[in-house]
Amino acid sequence: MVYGGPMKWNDLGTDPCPVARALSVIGDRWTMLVVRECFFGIRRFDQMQERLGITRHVLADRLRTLEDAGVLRREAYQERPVRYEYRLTERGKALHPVLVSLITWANDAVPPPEQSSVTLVSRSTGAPVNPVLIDANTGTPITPHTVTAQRNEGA
Amino acid sequence: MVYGGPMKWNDLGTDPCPVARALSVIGDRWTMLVVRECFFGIRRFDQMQERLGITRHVLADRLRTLEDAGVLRREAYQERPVRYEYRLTERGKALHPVLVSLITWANDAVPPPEQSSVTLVSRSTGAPVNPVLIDANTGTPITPHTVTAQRNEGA
DNA sequence: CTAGTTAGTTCTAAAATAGAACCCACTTAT
DNA sequence: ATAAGTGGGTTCTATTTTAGAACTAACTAG
Repeated sequence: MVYGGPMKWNDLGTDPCPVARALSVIGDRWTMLVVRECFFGIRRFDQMQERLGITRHVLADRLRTLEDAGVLRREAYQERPVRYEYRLTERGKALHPVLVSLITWANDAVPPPEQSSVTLVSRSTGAPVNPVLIDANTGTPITPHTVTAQRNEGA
Repeated sequence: MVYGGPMKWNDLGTDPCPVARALSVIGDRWTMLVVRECFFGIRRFDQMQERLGITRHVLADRLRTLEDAGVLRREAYQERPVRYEYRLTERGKALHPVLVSLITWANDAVPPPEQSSVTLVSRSTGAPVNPVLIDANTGTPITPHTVTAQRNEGA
């Protein structure tokens, strides 16, 4: 990240720091849970509302935000009466690594492993997976020691 | 995730879904920005407060939460007068993949690439890195098609 | 023409956040 | 001495966000 003075939440979406920009869209208590539901194939308002226990007001607001950010697409699945559902766009599907990283972290950080009752497994073999980040260009692992953030001036 | 009735934020920390548990710690507007500062080597209260523009009240609260969650360790760096600083624990360092995933997503999702002015580069070569998740056990890429969430009963 | 469905909106009360001032335990400069 | 920092907080009030429950709109089905 780059220091350019204190930030307001309003201009966070245009902050030079990508972490800040990401959080301007998905950085609140409910948004990633809504996205998770979408990855589970849940598309309808009432179903999300009931499963999450989120208030209808906040759910409507988050869905609008996600649609505006291009993460979800709102589309009518019937006419007369017209009813809408929400689906992940490509940009939404690109959040998969964020979700996987959150799952991996939570499963060995909070609470300790024994209580963790949802894990990631291979769809083909059913074996547990052990996600790690590597650089696709070189194949080397990505850690705080191997990478650093760099500011790119101009454009 | 697993459906076990609507959730309250109080028991989110013990939810069977790891996404919910992760968000109970880092799922708000400021927390990952505080963590980001720590990865940048910022350790002191006043410095974080000034760089982020977060209110002192909220910063104190988040630091407490992160300490309670074992993400940060608060330690005195001098006596007379005693002054404290915050450092990432191993559990905190384990959030690195979450941060990297957020950066990667933001850089090609919000806003479009040309304005993105902070990127990840290799510390050794300076070359841009292209982070992807693979399964350390098999070497195969992790995508929504290759993995799925599984509930593990009992314990 | 009554009841049901489903994606929302509109209320009020409670909780979280912003912004600014203050406090405490010192150290350093006058 | 006394005055002026320093730095990690706390304490206020005002504003914003969220919770919770009720209500709409636009229909369809009995």
